[in-house]
Amino acid sequence: MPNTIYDIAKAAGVSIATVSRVFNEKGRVRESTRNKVLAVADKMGYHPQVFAQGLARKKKNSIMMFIPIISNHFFMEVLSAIQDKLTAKNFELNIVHITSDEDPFKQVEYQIKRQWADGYLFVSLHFEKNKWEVFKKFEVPISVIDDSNPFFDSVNVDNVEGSYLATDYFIKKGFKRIAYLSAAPDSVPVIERLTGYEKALSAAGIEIDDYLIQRGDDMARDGFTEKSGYQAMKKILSIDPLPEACVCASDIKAIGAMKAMEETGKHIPLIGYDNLTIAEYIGLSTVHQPIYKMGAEATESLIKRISKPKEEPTTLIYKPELVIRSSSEVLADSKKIA
Amino acid sequence: MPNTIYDIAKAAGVSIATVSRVFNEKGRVRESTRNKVLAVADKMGYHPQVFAQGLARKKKNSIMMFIPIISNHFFMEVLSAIQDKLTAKNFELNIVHITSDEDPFKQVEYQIKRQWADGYLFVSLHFEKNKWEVFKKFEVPISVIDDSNPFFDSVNVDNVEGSYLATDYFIKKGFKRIAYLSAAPDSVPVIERLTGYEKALSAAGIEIDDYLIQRGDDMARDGFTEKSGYQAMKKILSIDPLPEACVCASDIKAIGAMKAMEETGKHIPLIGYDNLTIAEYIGLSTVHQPIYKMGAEATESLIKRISKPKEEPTTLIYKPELVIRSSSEVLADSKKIA
DNA sequence: AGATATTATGTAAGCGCTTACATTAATAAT
DNA sequence: ATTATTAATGTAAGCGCTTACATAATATCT
Repeated sequence: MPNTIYDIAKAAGVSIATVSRVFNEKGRVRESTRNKVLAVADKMGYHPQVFAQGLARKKKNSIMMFIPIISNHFFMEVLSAIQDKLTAKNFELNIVHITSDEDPFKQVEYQIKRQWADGYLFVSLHFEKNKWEVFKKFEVPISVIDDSNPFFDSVNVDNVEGSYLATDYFIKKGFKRIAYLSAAPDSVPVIERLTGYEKALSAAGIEIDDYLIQRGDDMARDGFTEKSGYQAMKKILSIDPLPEACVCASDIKAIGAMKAMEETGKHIPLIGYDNLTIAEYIGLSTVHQPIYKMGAEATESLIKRISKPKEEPTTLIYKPELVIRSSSEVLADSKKIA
Repeated sequence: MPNTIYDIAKAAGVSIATVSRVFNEKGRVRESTRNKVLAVADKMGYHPQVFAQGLARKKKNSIMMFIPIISNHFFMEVLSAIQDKLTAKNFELNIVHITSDEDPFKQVEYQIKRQWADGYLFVSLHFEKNKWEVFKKFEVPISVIDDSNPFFDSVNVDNVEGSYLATDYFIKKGFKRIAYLSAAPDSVPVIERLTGYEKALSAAGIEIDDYLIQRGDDMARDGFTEKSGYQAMKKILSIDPLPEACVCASDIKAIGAMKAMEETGKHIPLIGYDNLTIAEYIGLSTVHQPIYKMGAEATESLIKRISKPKEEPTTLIYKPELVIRSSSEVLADSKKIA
């Protein structure tokens, strides 16, 4: 039995319109009556209901975020960026986990139809170009993180470049037999990263040996787990002769890979991908992506688009950076032994 | 210009009540008209608006989660549990980040007043008992994770026990000078864990040496960072004579601590806290908490409470478990050297 | 077939708010 | 003082839905 605007109006001896004006801080209200209303509202524990407001003004001050994978570093960092921006702009965040059991497209479509939010943030969701186009018909503000398409604002990072850099680093060291520790073969970032690896090899005139490309058996979280990294590395280390180095699809996988190296006693130079905070502490060389920045950028352009729906969509593609630490060095383990 | 129930009703040649019945799957509708309505709705891309539904039925099918710290493992795991449960029960999740800039109590109060949700999930939020009681006046379903209080359903884990177990493990090994690598001194779980450490020492008749209790300087995220673990361990390792072992307030801190040990070349047995997935891969002994289970349990009792607001609140306290790996063993580093 | 029970559909009154417009009070200008 | 301005407040019509209640259409039973 919460109070409504009528209760407050009656108790304060004013009309509901005045109460509404007080809470909306728009329209003129005499200072004295504003104070009276506020006092009454405070005593009675009143605050306008979001749902009634949303219906009346057709504006929710809420944005919805779609994300397929919750338990990973990328999500955490992107989320904190989004939260920061949204809080500053006084928007609510509604996180919707898109599961893989059902058609992701359908899930997203359903949510948009229900009109929960003023804008939608797509994170790490990959659709075909024509599917993306379908979303246009809803005429709602959409901003995309970690994927690109010509219809909406998007902020992406060059995955090809990332693995290219890592692979090229090893090539420059004179290695020819460089392994690639991959993940789920149907995951878009995985495909892109693998492409970077292959591109670097081709550019150096090194033939691609499919046997040097391994993934684990466990494909939970698109294969971005310690476990699958461990499994894949076991395979790589059993190759004879041993590859000279290994490029990984992620830091988490690299950690699993390191365990495999410990166990087998065979150590080869390794580069991860993501630059998790922990990477610095375990000396893992890796590829850094400006995740926070991407999240912030995308959120900002989404909020802008809410007020200016007609402008041309913008596409931002960040370049990743190679961060070299000890894991990629040949001396890494001999040092450890010493 | 999205369609409303009126548009669909008109297009399907029925009344809005019928359209509503079709979408609510309650009330009788002839099979043929249901199909007609559904067909029209599908063609016109219609679906009831959540906000209008929420207002009309005074039920939002949405629950709100309050959380002070987003970027940590606990959050990730608890979130995935909550999401799983909520999706199954067809509830939305609204995550609200409670910042430390403003009074957390005020922030939560504000959100509850606005009546966004049918129920509220408090995660890792610690209030005084009398503050908790204040929330009762809102008469909304509340469920608490990672804190206990007599007024609401709560699921907690025995933090004292966790550190007690870890400390006692070292005591049983015959160590007397056991260091404690702590975090933010005003954080409730930190205080509790420290208590467990002290209790174990006292129980063994070992005097507590404040100098053996260290925290880092960097108190971001309540001191639960690699960096502050690194800093604190540096201090511990500079103690002369060197402590015989170290109990940590978290795995993340333990990772920072390990780097400090690497750098200084001084290695002492170490136990973390959290059992991150990664702990297994780096051989970190640690304290395991059933986080997922806690999240699931709390969500379930919240949903139950929505329909049965009057029942007695339940309190669940899980026991943590000690997981021993290589980091806690004296031979750990000599093994590594070999 | 007519009366009765049952099922399907429609009507209209909210849900709690915002906001254009109308009205009244206060202030300024003559 | 009187009128013209401007500021403050009130009235009432939605926003898009749900749902009791009323009514119409069917099916069931003599």
